[in-house]
Amino acid sequence: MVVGPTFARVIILGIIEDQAAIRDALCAYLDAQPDFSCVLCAGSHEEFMAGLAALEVPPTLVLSDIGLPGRSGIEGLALLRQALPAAEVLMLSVYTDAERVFEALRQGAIGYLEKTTPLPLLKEHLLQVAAGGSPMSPSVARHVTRYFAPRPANPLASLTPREHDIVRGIEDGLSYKLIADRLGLSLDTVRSHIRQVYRKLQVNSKAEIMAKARPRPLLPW
Amino acid sequence: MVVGPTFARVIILGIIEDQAAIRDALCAYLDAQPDFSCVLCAGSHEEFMAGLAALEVPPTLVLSDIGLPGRSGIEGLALLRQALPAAEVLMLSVYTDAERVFEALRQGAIGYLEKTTPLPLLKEHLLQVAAGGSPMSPSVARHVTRYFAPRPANPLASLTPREHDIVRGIEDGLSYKLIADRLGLSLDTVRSHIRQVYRKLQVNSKAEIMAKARPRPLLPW
DNA sequence: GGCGCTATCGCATAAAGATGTTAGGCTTAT
DNA sequence: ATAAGCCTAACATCTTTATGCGATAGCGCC
Repeated sequence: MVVGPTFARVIILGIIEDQAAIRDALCAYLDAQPDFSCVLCAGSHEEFMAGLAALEVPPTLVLSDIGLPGRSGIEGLALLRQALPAAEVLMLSVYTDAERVFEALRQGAIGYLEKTTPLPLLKEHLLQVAAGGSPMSPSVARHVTRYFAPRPANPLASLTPREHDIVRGIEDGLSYKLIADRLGLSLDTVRSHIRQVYRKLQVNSKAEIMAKARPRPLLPW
Repeated sequence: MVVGPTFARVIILGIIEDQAAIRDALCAYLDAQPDFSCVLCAGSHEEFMAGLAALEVPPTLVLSDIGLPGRSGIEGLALLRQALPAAEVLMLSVYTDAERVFEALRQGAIGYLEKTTPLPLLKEHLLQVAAGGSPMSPSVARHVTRYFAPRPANPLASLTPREHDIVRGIEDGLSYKLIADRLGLSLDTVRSHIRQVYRKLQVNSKAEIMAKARPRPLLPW
């Protein structure tokens, strides 16, 4: 018995793409592959959603453009994932700006590829999704690395280890008392450190620390 | 005159990899490419740092393993980026766990590839770095998509619009007074809403709200 | 119309947090 | 060895939060 990445069942594909030429090319190419079966190709999100009802087997992987007429690929993503909770959605777009990339990821896209991706490579990417991966064009991934990369001059760098402990406690939502307990300090010592932290970071409340620590993430709340 | 992605100068490479066989293979293969010049191949981070001084041209791109003897690739990343601010560092690892991936990205890695990446593909990835991309193996990128994907059932869903306004204010690090000003409410009204929010979310402090709203990101601050 | 829910506001009190000042012991660098 | 920085701690004071108990008013709903 051979152990390895195998795809017992074909991947049921759905495609949303407004440009007929591209849509047809995608459909034709992928459907011709032994690993894929394209069951629904639509020119708009609305059309795709409408077409879902008639299917006996729902797609397990949807390839969606972003720049669509009517409801955009991103706007429709939430609805799509609601209608097909088990399916993964891979975005395919000419746009690779940070705004759209993050919005798509927030809405649960499993990956984000440039539209210029050659068909054979796209096929590989789709297989990788099935294998538990998240394909992402390098230019798209760059936004991600920037997001995580340390701010050039981060003010927290000047904090001592102990001060970091205190900040960590604050970020965990603990009271001074609990921080003191956790670190085995007196309440006044915690106060003392916190004062120092406030001076260094130019703030004057726990809430500001937390807000400053992570400058308003792009998350939907 | 042709417009297109051209690489006028070769990419100056540095490599840190403890397994001699792999290190030599990388070095040999890449150095043989017209686009690359490998100027420093080291078996440990310490060795690499020491070797930097003797170079007349510093690397512009460093390929670093993570599982190194002595200082790990991640521990050394900060030092490396300090010593070579202009260089990009691409991590190459057998480990693709979320912990290490995020830590590497936080420390400023420009990309993260699996060690199993075939050499020709690796070469492509390196070129993509030079072209402004961030190569990332699909299995690595999966962690990223998970990070951004919406929490399945978020308790904040039950909050009324007004209550959301209040929570937003809290997350911005504002005091009750400032929230009241921002929303044009009285201080007592803000208190009132906050009480309601606390009941719904089962917390009893601003700090807990903030800690709960974003369940401790993996960021170091 | 009455019921539930939201949004608004007030008062009061106790707990938690913010801020100033001071200070001893310890390590590290000059 | 002198200075600098860190960790610890105490006391005092004032501000902000947390929480209980009301109250009025609008809105949709059956």
